Amino acid sequence: MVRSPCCDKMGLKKGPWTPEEDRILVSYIQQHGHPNWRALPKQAGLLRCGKSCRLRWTNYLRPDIKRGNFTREEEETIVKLHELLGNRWSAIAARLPGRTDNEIKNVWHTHLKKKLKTHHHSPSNLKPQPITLSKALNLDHTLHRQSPSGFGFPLVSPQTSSSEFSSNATVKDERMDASETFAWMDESFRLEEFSDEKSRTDDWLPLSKARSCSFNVDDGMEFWYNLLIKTGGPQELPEF
DNA sequence: AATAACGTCAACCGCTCCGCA
DNA sequence: TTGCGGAGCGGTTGACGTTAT
Repeated sequence: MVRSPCCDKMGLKKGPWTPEEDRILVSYIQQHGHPNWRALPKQAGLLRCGKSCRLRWTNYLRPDIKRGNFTREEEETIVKLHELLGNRWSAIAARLPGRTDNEIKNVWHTHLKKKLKTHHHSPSNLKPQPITLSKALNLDHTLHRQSPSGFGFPLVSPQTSSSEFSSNATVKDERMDASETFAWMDESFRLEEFSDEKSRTDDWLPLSKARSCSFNVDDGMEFWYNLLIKTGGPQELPEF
């Protein structure tokens, strides 16, 4: 694939943004939005590449960015989500309103990793462990007894591949066998209860079918996270 | 006071993903 | 089905600030 020339080869500016550049970018986006990042700097009159503009906007200039130090609750959330998702910073950021993936990544590397290191001396605790979903979330049989109703499974076609876990994956295999993972669930569970705005009912798979198919782990993690939020989970998870 | 060591974080790089023709 | 281009992601860098010696 032919790559587009990088900024310096095009005579574009790199490095820290000036207040004037910030002002121009913000002003332009407020008026026109950002339908095309590549075209934006030229149209706005900035000597920057689109990539740089997008980064500056999403990580610093966006009006909904939350400033200031991370709260204890936010840090705990990051730690828990990192256990679940690994280095998927954008996915973690999506759970922390006003925080950017870059910010979270920095906080993780500068603060949280060290904190965890001091609390867990075993090297095996320093990075995400290969998991089974049930093990990772410490789910047990009491959960479904407490639940008044049931739930289905996120439906993913068998041919769907999961490339999301190609690096820094927290799972050993890209696919997991649902019959093993969900062995503790019984047939009484109904389909709809755990569908939410992100998971339409028709995206959910009846338990009987789920038991005999594999599913995309990435979607599975999303499912498990939603499940934990809704049930309260075996651990103290943050509410969103 | 000087400077070395360390910490922080904004920004860049290179890769993959995804939509479209 | 394939190739292209734009967008987004995670890893890394380097400038700058702070602390320790």
